[in-house]
Amino acid sequence: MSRHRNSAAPRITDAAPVFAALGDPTRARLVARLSTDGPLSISRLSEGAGVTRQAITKHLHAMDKAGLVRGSRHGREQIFELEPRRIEKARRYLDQISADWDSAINRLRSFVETDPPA
Amino acid sequence: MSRHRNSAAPRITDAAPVFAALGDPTRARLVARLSTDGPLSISRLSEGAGVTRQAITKHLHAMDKAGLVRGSRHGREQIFELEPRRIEKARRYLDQISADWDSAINRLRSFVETDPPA
DNA sequence: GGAATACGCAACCGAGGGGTTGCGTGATTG
DNA sequence: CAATCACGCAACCCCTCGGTTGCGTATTCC
Repeated sequence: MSRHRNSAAPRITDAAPVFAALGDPTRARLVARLSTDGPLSISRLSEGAGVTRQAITKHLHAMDKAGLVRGSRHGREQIFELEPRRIEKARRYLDQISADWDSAINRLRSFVETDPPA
Repeated sequence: MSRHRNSAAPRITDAAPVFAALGDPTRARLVARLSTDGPLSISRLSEGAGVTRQAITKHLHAMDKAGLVRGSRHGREQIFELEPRRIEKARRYLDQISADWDSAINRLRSFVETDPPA
């Protein structure tokens, strides 16, 4: 198989958790917040979130586990920040999907063209 | 930066369903399949999926509702194909996140630099 | 030292989602 | 026309997930 290039062929399996993380509205809002405001503490992120601090905590830990976010202790508070590399990975996966789709359509088209109607 | 009036500022609200759709492993596999093999019927997609045709049907309808996929009848079978525009939209949303994150980090850095330690 | 802050842990709950089975129906084929 | 194929609909089950409440603990502030 001549698939030497594109060694970073994105696997669905490690992109899926990221998408799952982005799928929830609360988590999506958290990501948006972190992307525009920079690193923030849990209680800071909980302000005006509409849900409990525990809910936010759970989401943050889930996103941490998914690699979308990274937390670190500073004194008595824990600061969470975005992990842009994961987002980049997810983005490239979407690119791959689009590219595959294009070539699939092209193959289909040429097949139909060369297929004589009986 | 004068493409259009970039009213295409991606809203989380319409990108979230797409991510949610991609989040499930079964649906992710469906997307991968459709992207590499082109348009396929329900029963075709059900072959080797590991789950029932009904499950596949549900997923396809869900993804249709999310705009990720589009189905059309052909005789007695219904063919589903990818909707690359939605994927493109999701991709651009991830771009936006990255861009916002970068500027947020830059703002933070300059703030720290100009902030005298007490 | 004592109060307030920022957080972690655990139990619990209701809704929804993924999956299945069963059955009915229109389209195809021979 | 009969058999088969591809599909839709509906009911049901189970388990995860988002969210809450309650309580305990380390840290900071005065």
